[in-house]
Amino acid sequence: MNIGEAAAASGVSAKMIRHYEAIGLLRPAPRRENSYRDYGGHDVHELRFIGRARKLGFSIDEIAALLALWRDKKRPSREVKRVAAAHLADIETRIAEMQSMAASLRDLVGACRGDDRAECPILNDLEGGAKRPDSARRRRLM
Amino acid sequence: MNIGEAAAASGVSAKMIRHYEAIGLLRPAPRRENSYRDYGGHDVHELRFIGRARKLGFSIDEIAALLALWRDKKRPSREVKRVAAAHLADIETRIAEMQSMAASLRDLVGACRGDDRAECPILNDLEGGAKRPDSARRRRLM
DNA sequence: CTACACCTTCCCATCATGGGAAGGTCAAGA
DNA sequence: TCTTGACCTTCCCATGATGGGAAGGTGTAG
Repeated sequence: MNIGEAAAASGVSAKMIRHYEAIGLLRPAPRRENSYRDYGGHDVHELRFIGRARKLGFSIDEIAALLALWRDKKRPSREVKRVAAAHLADIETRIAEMQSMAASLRDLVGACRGDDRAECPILNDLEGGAKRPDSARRRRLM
Repeated sequence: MNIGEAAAASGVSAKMIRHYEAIGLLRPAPRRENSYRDYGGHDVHELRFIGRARKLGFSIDEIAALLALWRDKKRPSREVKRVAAAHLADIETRIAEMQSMAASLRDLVGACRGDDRAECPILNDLEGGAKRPDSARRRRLM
């Protein structure tokens, strides 16, 4: 099948399929006489694997490792678990960082009246680096 | 002061200061006779503002908007709040997405024994797109 | 025969950041 | 004074994953 059909069948865009081939994640697809890439059911299967791993946030490098393990029928599940656990830890770290940002932002947004006046704790914080975000300034906010 | 000192004083790298100038986030710094950029306390103040906004995850475009509002002493706080709230919503969306990924990963990692055997629910899931991740397959795991 | 949809390769853009080269400048020490 | 090392300058390239789009070839249906 053509790349467009493989893309539709796998959920991975044709653009990305070519890209994955270019960076060596996928073996170069065989070509027809017209130089069109030719895919089979096996390739679609592999592309689905990749697409699903991407949805789980695995990087290309991680996916390359997972693909190799997937192809190796005798791999120890330990290897797979290690890759996945490392990725999970990574995501959890990033979630924690973003939650910290979100918490600060929520405080600031909550403290800002958002009306016609210029007074704005958000800018005050950005400016000064959070000098006592409450009390003192929050004496009834005039 | 030189760009290096401004960088040290603001926590924004010299590389980034030049970049911010190049993309128009900062007004071009005045130059000395030797063509070195020359910064003052005001610039450091502005750089700190930018650095802090970056730590809160604001994009360059958002920071440009915030800087403009910051400079405008008569801005309505509504404008600032709108930018911050939109950014917060964006972060919250991304957190939710990552939490969804993390939850799936935790399930998979938890279901994988991680030993010498090849059996691995993680690969099974990536392969098939989560065909009943438990029951059936989880009959005591042999 | 003519559209039109598809394929090919190649280049560019994103976003924020850093690495590094090639070359100019300055200050301190021998 | 000369050297050395730490600065500064600009310019190009890389990241990671994805998409846009151009220029040109191919296949198919009307």
